[in-house]
Amino acid sequence: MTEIKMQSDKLPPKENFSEWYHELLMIGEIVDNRYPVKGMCVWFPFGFAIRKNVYNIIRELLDVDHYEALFPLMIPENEFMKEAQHIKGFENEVYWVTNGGSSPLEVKLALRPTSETAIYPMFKLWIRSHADLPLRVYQIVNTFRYETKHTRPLIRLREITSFKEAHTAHSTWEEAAQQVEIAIERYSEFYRRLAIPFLVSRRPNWDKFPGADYTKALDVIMPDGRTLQVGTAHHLGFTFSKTYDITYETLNGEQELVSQTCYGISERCIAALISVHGDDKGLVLPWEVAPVQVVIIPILLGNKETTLEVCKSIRNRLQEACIRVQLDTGDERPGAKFYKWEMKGVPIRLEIGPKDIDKNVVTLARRDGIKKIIPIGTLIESILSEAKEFHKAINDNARKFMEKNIREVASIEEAEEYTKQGVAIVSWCGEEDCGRILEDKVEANMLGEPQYSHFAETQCVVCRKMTTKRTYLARQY
RNA sequence: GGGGUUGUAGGGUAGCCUGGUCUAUCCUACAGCGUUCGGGACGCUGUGACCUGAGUUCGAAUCUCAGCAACCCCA
Repeated sequence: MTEIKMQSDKLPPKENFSEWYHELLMIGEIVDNRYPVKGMCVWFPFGFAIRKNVYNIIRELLDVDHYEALFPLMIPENEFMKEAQHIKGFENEVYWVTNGGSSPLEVKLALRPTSETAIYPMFKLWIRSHADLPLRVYQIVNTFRYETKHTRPLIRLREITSFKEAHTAHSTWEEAAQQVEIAIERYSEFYRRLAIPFLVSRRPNWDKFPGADYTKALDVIMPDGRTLQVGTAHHLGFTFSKTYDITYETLNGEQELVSQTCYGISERCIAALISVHGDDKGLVLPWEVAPVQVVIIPILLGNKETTLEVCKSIRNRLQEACIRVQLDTGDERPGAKFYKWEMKGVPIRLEIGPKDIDKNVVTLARRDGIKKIIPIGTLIESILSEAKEFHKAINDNARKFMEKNIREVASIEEAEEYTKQGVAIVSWCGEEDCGRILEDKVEANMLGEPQYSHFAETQCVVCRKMTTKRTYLARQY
């Protein structure tokens, strides 16, 4: 009893999701929300190390056929104001720089809420002929939105610190549509690498990106059953190329407008990572992104020097094998160290004491609770194979949770009931009027049509027209 | 957009209603020394706080107002 109490003093149970989330960000040293500006957080070094590993995966996936670039934070008012639909979507959330020192600026500067209007005037200069297409660039930057709703660390911020935005230009609308599919596939691969299961849907028209022809998005089901949008891909059609006059010369020597896409992922992916895998003991980090993959806890009984020597030589071997390893030689007792590193989500712990050394083994404990005795001779192989199994285990666990919290329902009433705990799938003819009614009556948001799955024909739950279409309904973050 | 709750050491709290004895409680953390170490050790010593501003008052952590910040619920 005492033990449970001591633990809960440090981290509330995960069922109490909101409290658990906020506490874990702090105790797990992800971000510090005490910075005295609303909606702006500080990354702790440990959180930043996770971020770095996670974003390296994005880089790896995009670098195949994208160029990483960097555009300025500030956008002049005249460029920003060119695209009417786009402005309408952001006008109430833009920060403006109006002064340089004490003198007012002749042209106000917007802090980018996203970078279309910074990038596309440059695209106009860069793109001359069909040989320049397709053009694919991305950048990882901070963006600013004056959120009036309640801000939440990593989820709803005024400074988004880690916005990965890709922008592409193509010679045809169809090729751009294909690029949207490629983007969704890259993002899917990204979330598979993080062992995070997700839903893909096509957003309803009233919820697409301002200026886009259509928007597809990835959502993750959070522990409280609400969904978090963790990636979007927009087909921009010709909206921006018309506004910014981005044309190319075709093979026939004619000038044509480019068709464009953009797609983005923010630090919400870290919020999902923490929320999906974490448990009552703290973080659970996938092997690939854990800043510390293996921690060695020496058990200092009897001949301490020998134990430490063995620990050090094992640490060196793991380092040589490119494993991110830490040997904890601190003064705490082993039990205290176990709890500490479990909080930090370290996938594999090695306990090494006199008994292990006598038998030429180590005790290996996985963050998901599996404990084994491993011969020192084949240690590296064992660790790598355990790492693989660990990834599979947390992935399966996350998938089970998602499947448990998503269900097809047959009526508005059932949808209303089910969205209190998870994601409902309902039949919807696709008409905006029905969609609005649906959102209104269910008191949840429509994520949109599930992609890459097929459904039997049935009646739209609102208008009773026959349809094979469905929509996800959920309470959204 | 609407409503609510809160702000006391690095973190979590008691005190606030009913102003004074608060030199502000306890847990944790941190620093030093010693004994310890196979699932949150112990002893001793030490460090550290009333969100900001204005007001009421002889006197404010405590009451009032404003600001800033955080959290929760509803749309």
